[in-house]
Amino acid sequence: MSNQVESPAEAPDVMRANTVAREMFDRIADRWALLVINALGAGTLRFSRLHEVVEGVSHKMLTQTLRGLERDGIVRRRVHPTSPPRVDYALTGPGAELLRAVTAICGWTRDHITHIETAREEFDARRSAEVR
Amino acid sequence: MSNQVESPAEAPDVMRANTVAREMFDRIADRWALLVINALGAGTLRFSRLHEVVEGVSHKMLTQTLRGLERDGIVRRRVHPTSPPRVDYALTGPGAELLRAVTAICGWTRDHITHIETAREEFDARRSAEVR
DNA sequence: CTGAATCCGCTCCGATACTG
DNA sequence: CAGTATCGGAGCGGATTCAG
Repeated sequence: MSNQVESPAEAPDVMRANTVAREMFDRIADRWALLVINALGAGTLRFSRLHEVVEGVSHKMLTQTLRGLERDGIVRRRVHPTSPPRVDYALTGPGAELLRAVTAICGWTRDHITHIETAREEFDARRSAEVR
Repeated sequence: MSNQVESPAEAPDVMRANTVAREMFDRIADRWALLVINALGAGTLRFSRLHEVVEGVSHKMLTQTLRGLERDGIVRRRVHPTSPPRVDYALTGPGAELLRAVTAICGWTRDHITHIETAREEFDARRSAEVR
């Protein structure tokens, strides 16, 4: 039976603070991390290619994000012993599962651009009407 | 109608910087925004209840996040003319669609805690072994 | 080409106080 | 109870430089 324990360390839920689940969630729930995962959904990509595909990401943040994702086993890094160095990145098995959810978010965003723009206009209009 | 293009050089979506899609994505791809959406998946919640459910969020960030989500038509805010004030929040139709993707991410996180912890240990061990 | 480290501006975020 | 405003510190994140 599952006894109601008050120790929050035992609840593997993202809603609880100071848990491993939340810590992982914080890494994933990041714009650059999500965009990198989304980009790798198209297949293996080199560092320089990723830098192009994920527009707006700086050299530093891309490296940092990739390290984090690699450390958590979401992305696999492969170094080719050539000169100049050639490194490519790909999603791991679990990473590919996560990709589906990420793709869904990106798709939702694309499909609701109009809805959101409309909602914003209404919201802003209502605001300026109230403030007066 | 997902058109698999061979060269992702031209990505007319969230991958492009300075677009409406990216702007929206940046708001959604935020830990507090995602956690709030996830929390509202259980149904309508009052402000104070949200504050409890989404552990770790500050009063200010919760308000700020809710305003953003409301403005983008993801969350609906309802004020009850009582005393003391009573305000509750719920997902809109589009918000409920987005919820599915968010739930998927939260679920993935729960299901892969062990995998990630293992990956981290291996990564860290490999690191300290290389550095020597 | 890839990556690590440094500097530093700037934004985020928490704490606090005040309003309705 | 819910929301807004302000302030100050902490950390994000960009530009740059150097190494392999």
